[in-house]
Amino acid sequence: MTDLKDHGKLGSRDREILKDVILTYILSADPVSSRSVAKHGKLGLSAASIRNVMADLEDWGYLMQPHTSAGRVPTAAAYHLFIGSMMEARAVPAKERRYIQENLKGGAADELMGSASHLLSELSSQMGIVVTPAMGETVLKAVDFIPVSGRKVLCIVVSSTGFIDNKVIETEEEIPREELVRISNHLTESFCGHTLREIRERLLRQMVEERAQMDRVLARTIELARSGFSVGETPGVVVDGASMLLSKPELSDVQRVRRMFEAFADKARLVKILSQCIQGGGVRVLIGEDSELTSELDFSVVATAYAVGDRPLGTLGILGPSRMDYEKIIPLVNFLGETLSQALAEAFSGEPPERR
Amino acid sequence: MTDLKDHGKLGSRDREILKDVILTYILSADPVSSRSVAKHGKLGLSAASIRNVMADLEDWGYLMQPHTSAGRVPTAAAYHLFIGSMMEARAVPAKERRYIQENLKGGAADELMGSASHLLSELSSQMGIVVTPAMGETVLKAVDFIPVSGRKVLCIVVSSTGFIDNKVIETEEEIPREELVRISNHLTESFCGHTLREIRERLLRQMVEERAQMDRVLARTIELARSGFSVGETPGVVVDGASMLLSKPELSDVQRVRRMFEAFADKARLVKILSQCIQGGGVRVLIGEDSELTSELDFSVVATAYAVGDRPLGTLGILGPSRMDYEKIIPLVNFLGETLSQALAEAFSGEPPERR
DNA sequence: CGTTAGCACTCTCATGTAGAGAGTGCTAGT
DNA sequence: ACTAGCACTCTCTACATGAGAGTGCTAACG
Repeated sequence: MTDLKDHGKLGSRDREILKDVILTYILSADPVSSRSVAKHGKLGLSAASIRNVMADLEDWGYLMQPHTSAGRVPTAAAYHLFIGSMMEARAVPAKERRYIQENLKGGAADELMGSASHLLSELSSQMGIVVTPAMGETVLKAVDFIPVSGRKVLCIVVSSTGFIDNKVIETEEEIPREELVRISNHLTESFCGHTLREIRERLLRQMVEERAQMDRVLARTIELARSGFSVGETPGVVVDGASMLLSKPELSDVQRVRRMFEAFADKARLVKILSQCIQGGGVRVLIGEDSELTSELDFSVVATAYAVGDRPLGTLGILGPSRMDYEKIIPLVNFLGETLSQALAEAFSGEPPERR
Repeated sequence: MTDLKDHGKLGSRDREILKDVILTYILSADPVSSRSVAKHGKLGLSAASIRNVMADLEDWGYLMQPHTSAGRVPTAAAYHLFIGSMMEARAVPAKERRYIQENLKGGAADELMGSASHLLSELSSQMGIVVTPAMGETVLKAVDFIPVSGRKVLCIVVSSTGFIDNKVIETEEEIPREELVRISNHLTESFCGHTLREIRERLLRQMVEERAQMDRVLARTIELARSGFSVGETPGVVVDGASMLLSKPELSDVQRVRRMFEAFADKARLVKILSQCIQGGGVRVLIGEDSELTSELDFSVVATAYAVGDRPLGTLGILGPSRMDYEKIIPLVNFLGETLSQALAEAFSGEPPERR
């Protein structure tokens, strides 16, 4: 509707004032008035001048008023501009770095997910979210078959990054324990190092080709592998600190709280939103209009991918009111993404974990 | 403060009226007036008579008024009485039974926990909670060690009921894969069928006795076993449908919502509350004053234990406003407890799972 | 003696009004 | 180009008012 693109319109004074408004609003949560900018601002302008500029900024689409004679509030466009070219990121303080690294050391992969989610929430005072990898994309470390009863077999798949998934499968005939052990070892040795997706495809091909001349053991092996390697198609979500959001003034209305929680109940939706951030190295920020979840509620998502080597595994990030301290949170999410990637790599590929 | 014990004081008319008040309140959520009881009630009494009785009931401690000239609201004592001797439990309808059984069939143990929690929430419109067993109390089915890097070993413990826990342990020296496989098999065979707690104790004794003359392999075995079998000391909690509670009128205040969620963030507390229900066969109901969590918020817990054979594994139940439909919910929780127990037993001890 | 009708009393809740406060937009003056 | 001043608008709070709901009490009734 308005000429957002034309940033040339924004003089350095306009930018200064917009920045001031955003920073003040992030801090206070109330619409900010021309008076307060005039008083607090560095540039010695009067409220009236500020008002002119703010009226312009509103025309450009960077500010809006909840109603006449209220102060002004930044729009999503303003936040984008702020993040893109006015923000001064504050590096994560050494104390927090240490705290994060200590809490993200050692432990199994699923514990790491939980810790990361909790750290995100705790240090940002927002809700922390971690999307765990779909097993299909991970690299096989080992597979194990355990007889449970009759023809039922518990299949456990371990990825090279320490993720574990399991599944009960039912075989055509009962298979003795010793044979299951042999098959486990055999499959582990032959497929270790490939992604489950590759393995599934290869097995499928093999099955079609050799269907005729398969011997009994091979047939059993392939049957087990086929079923077992189909675990974990969909990624999981670990959420922490939802109660953090309840203290935000933007959630003082129970109706909004309810809508929010109903949105969260749909994990698949969260995954979809977060997964938009998996490509591209850095931190991505989705504000308001960018996604259906956040547009209704004026919420934003700051997220990044974590990876081992060049293989992206999942994403992690925080969700909170659009009015959030991006200067702190963006570096925080970035650092957590890096640290988690590193923790996963160190724990499961032999790097020395000691480093003080 | 008042003579709750003396139920003799309650004539059959008093009981009838109290019951009416409770049922009405459960339905409507507003304080119920003498008028509404007189109108709706079966006994052809006038409002004034009802008033007298209600005043008495208030003296006995079964009713209270939020303020003068509001209707009356049942107290925790009233609910207890209602549940103990006035309620007519409504059996779970056949349709719901089938729905539950279909959703609780097959699958791995952790999926069962999730499904049970979801079913509880969905069918009761309250929050569903399942406490998963502490691994220490479960019976070992198999153990597996998988090398991850250097001296790190991933240990996977499977219980006979299909629960899985895992842990990364660090050994004193690097152990080759083949030896880990041998040790896994050896430990599985020798300890299968005992609880982890027993195994830990036995290992400790053995270690002390034979410390001197242990050979290298045995030492390694015991080292691995000691660390590996110490997984899962604390039970986990699976919660579902927290957003159900947000639509209850008793949570129309954001402050209360916040307190509630903060209370839930402390999983240990939930476990403690639910665990009160593990002993004794049937369903237990904790109302208001019974626990710190619920007393602040006028919430109640309806819970029961699930078990395989005579070994109780964990508890499951629902949490919601004290004003809930006990006649429906108590049988529901009971049925879910039985069905979950059965599902766990069938899936992992060879019973025929087919039954239509 | 239990039951009921009537009535005064209390408390809540919704509504309406008034005034204060905050913030803006506009205009005229510097 | 900036600023001071002023009228205007809108929200928020406090306060008063009245309706409605429900009780407790008392006196009358079968």
